[in-house]
Amino acid sequence: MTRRADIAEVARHARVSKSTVSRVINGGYASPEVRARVGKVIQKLGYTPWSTARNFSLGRAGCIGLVIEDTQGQWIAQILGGIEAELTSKHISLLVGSLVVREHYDATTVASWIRERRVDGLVFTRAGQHERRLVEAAKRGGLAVALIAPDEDFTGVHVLRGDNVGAGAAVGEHLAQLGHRRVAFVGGQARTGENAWRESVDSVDRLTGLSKALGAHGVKIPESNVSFLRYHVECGVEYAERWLKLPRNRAPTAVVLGNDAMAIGFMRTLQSHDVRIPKDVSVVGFDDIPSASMYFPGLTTVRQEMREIGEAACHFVLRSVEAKTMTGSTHLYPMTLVPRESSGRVAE
Amino acid sequence: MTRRADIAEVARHARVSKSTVSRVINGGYASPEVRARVGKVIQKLGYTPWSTARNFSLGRAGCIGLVIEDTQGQWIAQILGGIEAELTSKHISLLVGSLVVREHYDATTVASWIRERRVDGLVFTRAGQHERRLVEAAKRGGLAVALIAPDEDFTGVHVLRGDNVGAGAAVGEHLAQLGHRRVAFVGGQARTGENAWRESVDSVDRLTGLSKALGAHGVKIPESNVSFLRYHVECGVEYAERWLKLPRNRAPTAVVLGNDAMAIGFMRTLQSHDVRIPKDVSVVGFDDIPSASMYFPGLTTVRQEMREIGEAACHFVLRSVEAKTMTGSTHLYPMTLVPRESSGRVAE
DNA sequence: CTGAAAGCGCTTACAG
DNA sequence: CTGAAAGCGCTTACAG
Repeated sequence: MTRRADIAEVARHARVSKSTVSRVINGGYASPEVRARVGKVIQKLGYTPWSTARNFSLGRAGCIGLVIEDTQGQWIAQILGGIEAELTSKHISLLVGSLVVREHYDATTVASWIRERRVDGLVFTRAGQHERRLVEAAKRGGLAVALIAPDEDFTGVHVLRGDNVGAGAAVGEHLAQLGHRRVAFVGGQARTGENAWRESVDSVDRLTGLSKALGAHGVKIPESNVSFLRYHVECGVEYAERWLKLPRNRAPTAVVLGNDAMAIGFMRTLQSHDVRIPKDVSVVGFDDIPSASMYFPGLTTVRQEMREIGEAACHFVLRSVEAKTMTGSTHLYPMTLVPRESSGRVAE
Repeated sequence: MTRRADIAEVARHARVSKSTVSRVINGGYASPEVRARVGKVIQKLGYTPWSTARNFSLGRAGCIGLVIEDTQGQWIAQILGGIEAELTSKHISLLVGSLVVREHYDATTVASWIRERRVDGLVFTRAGQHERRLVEAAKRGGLAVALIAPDEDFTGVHVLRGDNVGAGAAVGEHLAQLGHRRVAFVGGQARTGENAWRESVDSVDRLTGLSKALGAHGVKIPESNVSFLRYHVECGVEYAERWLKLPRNRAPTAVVLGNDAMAIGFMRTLQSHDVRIPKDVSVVGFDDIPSASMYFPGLTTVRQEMREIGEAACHFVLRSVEAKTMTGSTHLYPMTLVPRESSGRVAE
């Protein structure tokens, strides 16, 4: 662990001023000869500017933060990948923080990022009413903000989401083609408080598209076949238990769940009761998380390009940071139906 | 976006020096009266020290970095959760970077963290031969380093891993109890270069424990029933295709795979060929990723407490950072067998 | 217990 | 095109 060279040492060795070294590094004015000489010294000394000093001098954090609900969700992986790809070679690092730590909602990490100016920009996944304070604080602090699939209306920030109405419609069309007429929808919920939840807008949109497409084929989803539970495996299990109690000739022949995790919970419970999928019931989810294709039967779902969305969110944030403006924008990304084995032609 | 107060403004309002404000904030000497007065001003102005300035002054980064192979692995989620829990309220943030970006091995992000001193410490997951340069560079740079389940021997760093031999033995015992005598093992591989791989030590250890426990029951795993593929779903699929070609009376009645992802790939392929699990073949994995319990049949596996290990890794790194020492240490964490539906009594 | 001053390592107007 | 100087906002010996 030898002492690290600093910019002054480089300047001394190259017989120029620190300003010049800085300009060489950051692409400012410098004659070719000087540039070459300084470059050689930098090489020889193995000099790299200390990022903290650089950021301090530039008055910025040099980081953007990714806020996730908890570390369980499988789609955060893709978002992370997208953001990283966008950040590569940009002198900006990625901070990750979740809102649920040890099972408890806890916004202190993210709140301190904002207060202490630890980040220049923020990407929220699934921000809702409960995160409004945080989003507002971030805006007040002059941070660039992007929201992926938020569950509320926010202004002055970048909003990115999948085309949920279109996704629902694609599912409706798919099920109608397969001849289903008794369809159920089990949506997800968004957090509105410490322990308060309400219908998620993503799910409501998916239901809207689904109903519309089915309606075009003369199929109506009765109120009794619509419910909203939390976006969790266990809630899929819960609905499965409800489904199992229904007389088979009245039970839905196709069940559309708010996301893949719920769909998998639903399938696994049915399978453990010897219900065959898709022979006895077709199942559809949303998102296309890795588990969807790993399951047997493969889960029919609507793919959300989270990697691409993550990349775009990061891009918009970086652009706002550079421009030092706080404009907002809204972006809708297409979702594509991925038919797999869990959906099939209705029996008889 | 009102201008933020700085320490000088607080000092002015409280009619003390900046030194005193700093001491009040950081718990240095200060009379009760002064402490109260300064506290009140801080409250009123909503002052929070700017982390970048603070870190700059302290000569540190204020971050630790988590290095993952790629963003796909399901166990990174638990590690992330553990690290976050440990970091809560510690004025240290978590940077995340992966070694595989857009399908390509790319260590530049992590390398620049080290060169630019962006982190004070580093936690690597599954570091192997290919990461030795990075680990060495980190040590040379004076960073605290912890390795979770490394695939090589490293010295002068904190090493944390599950008790793989014990885990393998637990599986052996379990299968022997169920009467299995034809057992196969499909281990995983570790990266040794851009596109080079070799048997992972974790898998080798698991096989050692497995063989020993089975041996105690008079069961031997023939060489022909041992193979090593990559730790991926597709490799489980690959092995399944091999298994399907074997005559049933010679095929292994129990297959132990290097990790859960492989096991799930194996199961799903068998199921799609109407092979019943565990009736026709028992399947066991390692790790207990979320998908293991979500699958049907539930996957019997050996749980690795990744959350706890992540928390500990972070703890050791922070301790080394504070102590400014670079001691190494090694820690073995127990793994516990989680019997589920995928393993059962041997047929006949 | 408190304050004045130096220093952390960069960048960037400003002169030349 | 280049250099001297100021400044970013903290912390911390050092005096008192």
